[in-house]
Amino acid sequence: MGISERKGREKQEMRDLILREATRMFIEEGYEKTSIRSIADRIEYSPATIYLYFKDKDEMFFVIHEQGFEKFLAKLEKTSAIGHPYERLFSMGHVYLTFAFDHPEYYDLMFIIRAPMNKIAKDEEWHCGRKSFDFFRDTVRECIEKGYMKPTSVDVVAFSILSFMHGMASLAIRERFKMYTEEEVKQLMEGSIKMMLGVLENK
Amino acid sequence: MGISERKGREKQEMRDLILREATRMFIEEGYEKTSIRSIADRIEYSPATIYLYFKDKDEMFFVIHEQGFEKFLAKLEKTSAIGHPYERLFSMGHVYLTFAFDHPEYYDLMFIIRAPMNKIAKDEEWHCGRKSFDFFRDTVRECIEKGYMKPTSVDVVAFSILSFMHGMASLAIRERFKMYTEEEVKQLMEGSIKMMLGVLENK
Amino acid sequence: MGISERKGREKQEMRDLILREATRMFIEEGYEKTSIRSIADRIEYSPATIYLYFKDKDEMFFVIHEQGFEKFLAKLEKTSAIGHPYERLFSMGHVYLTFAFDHPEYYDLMFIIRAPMNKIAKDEEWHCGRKSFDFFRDTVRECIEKGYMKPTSVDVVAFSILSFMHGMASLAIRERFKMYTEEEVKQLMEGSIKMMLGVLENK
Amino acid sequence: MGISERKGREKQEMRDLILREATRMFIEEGYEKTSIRSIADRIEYSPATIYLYFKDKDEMFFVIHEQGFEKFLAKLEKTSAIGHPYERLFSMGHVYLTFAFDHPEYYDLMFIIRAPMNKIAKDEEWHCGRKSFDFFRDTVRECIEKGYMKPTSVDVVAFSILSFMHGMASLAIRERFKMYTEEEVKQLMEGSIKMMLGVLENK
DNA sequence: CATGAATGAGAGTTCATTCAT
DNA sequence: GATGAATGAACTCTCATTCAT
Repeated sequence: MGISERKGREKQEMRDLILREATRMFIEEGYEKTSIRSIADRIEYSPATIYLYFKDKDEMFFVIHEQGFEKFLAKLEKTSAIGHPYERLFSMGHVYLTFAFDHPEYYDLMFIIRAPMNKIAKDEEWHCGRKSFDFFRDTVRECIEKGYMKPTSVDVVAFSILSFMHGMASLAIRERFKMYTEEEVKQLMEGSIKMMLGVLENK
Repeated sequence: MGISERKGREKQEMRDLILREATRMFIEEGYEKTSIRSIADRIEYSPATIYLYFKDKDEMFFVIHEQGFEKFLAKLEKTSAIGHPYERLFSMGHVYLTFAFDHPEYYDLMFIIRAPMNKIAKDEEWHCGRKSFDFFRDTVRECIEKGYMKPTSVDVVAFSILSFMHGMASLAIRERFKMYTEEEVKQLMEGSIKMMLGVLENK
Repeated sequence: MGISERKGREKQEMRDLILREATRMFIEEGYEKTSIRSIADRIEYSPATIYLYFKDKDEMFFVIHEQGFEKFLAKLEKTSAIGHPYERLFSMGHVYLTFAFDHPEYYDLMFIIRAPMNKIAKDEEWHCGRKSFDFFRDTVRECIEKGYMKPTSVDVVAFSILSFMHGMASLAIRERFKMYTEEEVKQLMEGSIKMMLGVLENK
Repeated sequence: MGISERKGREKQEMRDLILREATRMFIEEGYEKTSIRSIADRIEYSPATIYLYFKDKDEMFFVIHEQGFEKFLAKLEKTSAIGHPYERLFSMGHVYLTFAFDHPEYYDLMFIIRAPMNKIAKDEEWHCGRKSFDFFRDTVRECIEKGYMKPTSVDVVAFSILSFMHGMASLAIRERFKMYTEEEVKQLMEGSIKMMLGVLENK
């Protein structure tokens, strides 16, 4: 069993190597511009080798997508250390936007791209995505239950905040804020978040 | 003159036919995946024919993009009949979302798609887009000036509302609301809008 | 008959108009870069119209080619005014090179291009070309007969001079003199011609 | 190592196969009319395969061009065994024309064809071409210095002889000697060379 | 007579993918 | 397990040419 174990481990290591570089390229260049050949070049293997570990480009895409949500969820969950739910909520917003702007191509992949995923993927996909949303939604509920927000529908509030955050991130990433300078956008975002959370707060 | 008139009309009809199918495909498949060939196939003409009506793929995209903003602006401007600025603002939100859901193709093209526009386009592009935004921003200003909103930065408010609206529209169009049913999404949107404008209002 | 005469004249005028512009473009841009469409644009007619006057691009090419030799022959024949055969010969060399450098694309067409001509053309082609050569050859003969050149084979001398002239012209036109500057080439040509005719002269 | 050796040889053989056919076609049809596709058809491989061996069409052209000059230079340098400079010069003329008629394809490519070379090529291109010319020019200089030719400008003489030689070769290759039979052309060439070198000699 | 409209053929090039070794 | 070699299918775009009107 030791041998097959090692084999399995080696196989996993290779898969990880490919994923690592593929992810880096998807992130740096975007989905369309990343070709199997370019990934192969980077890891210094032949394109054919990649097909030993992944059925096709879509499968790679799917795994990366999933990993994206894993990373995202991990970052999000760190905020669970914050006891005060409203502060936690604020922190989660920060995590969200930081993720979006530190890895815009990743964000694009996860939240914007019309993904070339097959049906099976569709189900799996939401494992981590769903978990992230639930985690966020729970904090919203806590805020309301503990009276930090006016008594409103949990879902309406979660839905609103998510939309608001994604709106800012995606308009910025897809360059629809050209009526403002980059500096202005930065300040407007900060101002907007403060305002939004301000008006939602039950003072 | 009757003849040249008819000719002109036929020419325009052909252009429209191409645009109609191209729009549909840009939307359904994305800009990158829509080829001149595939458009030609759909309208049952040869690829070369398309080049009689459009200089290149970019021009097609640009025209569609512009048409989208024209339609959008026309609808938006109808709200100018509403005297009360806060009601007008509310109506504009309604127009925005209605447009997004009645013409998701256009919305996608105008606010989501990443497309290579040449320089000339970049300038023109914002003619209608910019006008739409300014029109909206003016209403926000009026709301604040007339005391219907708390005295806040006009740009922060405009930026926030736009982001919020776009977030809902784009998450819906790109199918990231799968944790809710379609019916739920509809109700959540309505609820969210009411809540948002509610908390922003100066009562 | 008056009517059909006028018709014929008009037809010829149109043909001339096309040829004039086509020639200008062949001369300015070269054979490959001149398209039927571009000629049509210049004369402000449709591409289809051109096919009413010429069977295809090759026929146009052929006629232009022929006209080139006509023009060339006309220029060459002006030297017949010069009585002294050796001076006439010198003048002919001058005419030759002037033609080559004033209309390099024309020269290219006539003397360098591997022409897309059908067989029938091949025969016709040499009507003026042949005449030009004969005219030149006659002068060479006169030089020898009258003792201005050492008694040598007329054909050998004609052949040599033609080769020499064409060598300079074609190497220049096809840019194979890059080891010299343009200025140097100019001076080397002059020097070479003088030297050549010098050594051939019977002093 | 035996394996990698064979691999390398096979790779080279494939490259050669492509080059061989490409050369033939560039010559027979011209650079513009020779398409990657048509080359692929001839060697019965797919167009994409060619791109495994050459970056693009230009690179193919450039390699063929260079190979031509390498072959040419090799032949030319053999004449360095001849001590007497005037005899060496004569021999070089012979080598030149022999090359032109034994490998008209290469000659055409090297000295006649108009082809778009990128900058890098432009520099490299002249490595062998330049070397060939310098070698020839040196012999001319020696002839003059040692008194076998009248004291004239080295460059003028080299320029003249090159032009003369190229004129003969290119007019023959591009079939502009149709006023003579093939047999006549052969004899005229011989006669012309003798005459030329004769008049240039300092007796 | 003139043409607007259309197209088949073809250009260079790229890419995901396969398969014998 | 890894790959070199190969390819089919696709891409955008241009051109000479045809034909109904």
